[in-house]
Amino acid sequence: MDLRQLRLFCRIVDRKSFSLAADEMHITQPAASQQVRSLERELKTVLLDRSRRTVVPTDAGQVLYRYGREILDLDERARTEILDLGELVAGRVVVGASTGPGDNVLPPMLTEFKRAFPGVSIALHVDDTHAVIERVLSREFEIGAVGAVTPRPELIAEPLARDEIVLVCSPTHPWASREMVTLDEVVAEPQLMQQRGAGVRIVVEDHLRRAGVRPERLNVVMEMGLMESAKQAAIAGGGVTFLSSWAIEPDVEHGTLSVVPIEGFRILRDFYTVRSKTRVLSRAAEALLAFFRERYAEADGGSPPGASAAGSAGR
Amino acid sequence: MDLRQLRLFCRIVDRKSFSLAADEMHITQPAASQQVRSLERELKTVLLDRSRRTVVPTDAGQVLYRYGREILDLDERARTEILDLGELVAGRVVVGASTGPGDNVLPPMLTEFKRAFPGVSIALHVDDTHAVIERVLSREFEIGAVGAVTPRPELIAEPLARDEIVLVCSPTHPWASREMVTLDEVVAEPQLMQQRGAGVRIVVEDHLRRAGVRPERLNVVMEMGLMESAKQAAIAGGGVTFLSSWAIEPDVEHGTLSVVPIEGFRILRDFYTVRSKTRVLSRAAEALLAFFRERYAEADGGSPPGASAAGSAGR
DNA sequence: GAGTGCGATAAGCTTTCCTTATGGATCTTC
DNA sequence: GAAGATCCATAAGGAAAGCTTATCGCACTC
Repeated sequence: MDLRQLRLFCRIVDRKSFSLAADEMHITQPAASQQVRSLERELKTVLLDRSRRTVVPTDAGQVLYRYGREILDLDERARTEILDLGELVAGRVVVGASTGPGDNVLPPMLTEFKRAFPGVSIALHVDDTHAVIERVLSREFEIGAVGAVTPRPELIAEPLARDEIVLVCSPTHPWASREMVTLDEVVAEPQLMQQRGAGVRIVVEDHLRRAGVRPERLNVVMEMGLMESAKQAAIAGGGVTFLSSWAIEPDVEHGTLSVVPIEGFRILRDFYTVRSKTRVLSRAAEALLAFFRERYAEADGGSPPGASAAGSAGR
Repeated sequence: MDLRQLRLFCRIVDRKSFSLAADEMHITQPAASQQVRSLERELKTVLLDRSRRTVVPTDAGQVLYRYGREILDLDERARTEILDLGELVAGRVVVGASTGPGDNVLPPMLTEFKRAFPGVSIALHVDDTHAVIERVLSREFEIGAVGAVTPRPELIAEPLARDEIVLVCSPTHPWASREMVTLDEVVAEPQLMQQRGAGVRIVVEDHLRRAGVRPERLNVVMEMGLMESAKQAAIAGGGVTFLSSWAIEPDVEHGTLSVVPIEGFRILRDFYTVRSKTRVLSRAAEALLAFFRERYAEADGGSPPGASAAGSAGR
């Protein structure tokens, strides 16, 4: 039995006529006759009494008519809901983010997206960059947002927002009143470093290498987990540390942290969205990616919120 | 979309695997792949994410899974109910009857049938013989029961029960003490006659013609509608009248009516069931007909309840 | 890296579904 | 009651869908 047979059968019962129903379904009368016969063979019972010009259902036919109406209604509702899912943005998006984008970049952006698409339910999970990428590939997160991304064939990365990683210290630190320090001074200075795998650490080490400095030469006095831990340690006077501008904007404004410009060395980076190359994305996830692209384009490269403040301090 | 596709899709979601589901449905994996692809083409969306070894539904797939489960459940229930209708005796039977069988023969029989088949709902409609036959042919009654039937090509008649039509009068009537009257006396006697079309009238007139008496010679002093009217008029001393033995049994026992035997003239008849030759009968109606046949055979010709009493009075 | 297993696709055969044509029965009109 | 119109069933033949076997690309395990 298929739904087309059921639809035809119910139409015949409604119209009390094979040929009227066949017309309405744009098939010929013999096709309609054959389909009902096929249905009767399958159910091993006569469904329609054709002994007179007006066709009426048998008892079995009445049972099938009743259930058939319900089934066809469910079918219609399923199609409508699936179509709505495709045309309207609804459903649930699970986003994973590392601390950089997860703590400071995504919350306001996701809040704005949710306002634009109230039908979307959003879940944000924060983890370190390496874990976020793995969980995207294992299909646990539909979209990831990270501060650093190593090219992998099964990953697609797109820029999300522009960030600057700056060297900071507490206001009581000798460098708080310096206008500039050299890179050699940075290498020697007691350093707070985030855990292995954190996006900031990856990017810093990468930029150091490009500047001819081996990261192993850094005077790392403490490994401090992720962004917030390193920040609080610096505020407490534990040393200098590299942090994302997005993460320190309020602290710089309150004077609890100072940005230390480095001569001839500046770390600008993008946060990236990452997704699995082979995964089919829901319409909601696609809408979120489109929203991110729009925001990135509007920010004209997506300057971080603290970029101008850091720039004026440097001039 | 057909229900087989839907069943396959739900099985794939349950098993998270095309090939496992295909096995269980006794088709090959490529057939399963093609069917799901066909469904996706029809609904214009991807339903299953196959990028990994475990197949999972997309958002649209989850919607279809939910509705699909409901639809398949309804399908199963429809089939079960239709099958039960065929195997168990259930449903509604509409029986039409003329006064003879309708007032006295069918009620106890239908009560007994109902006790044997509690799932059957029975509706009994009483009308005159002619109307009953017409309403059977127009498919309003599935089965009719009448006291007389004229052969018609579109009708099937079967014997239901044996009846005798006897001449009766009140106990105060001069004939109440007669052991026998002649047919000539009957012709001349003031007569109560049922309405044109009533089964008793048809049968009486038929037997009179066969005995060489034209029915128009009867001394009809009143036309009294149907059976009960004629009976009450006779009890009240309005004259003699022909009545069915089934109809007068209690009255004869109570002495409010007397049977008058007629020399050389006895009217024995069968009540008949009638049905349309071309109509498809429900299982319940067929069971009822089988029950009637059984009862008729058990009654060994189906003697009417008052037959022995009338016979002993005649001897 | 090699081997295994899964789903997609191609090619070809089988089954189902459609159409046109025709016949029998019901129904309406004269 | 006869003639004509209309309805549903059935037959025959072509088109479309569904099935199978074979093969390939990719994920996964050891």
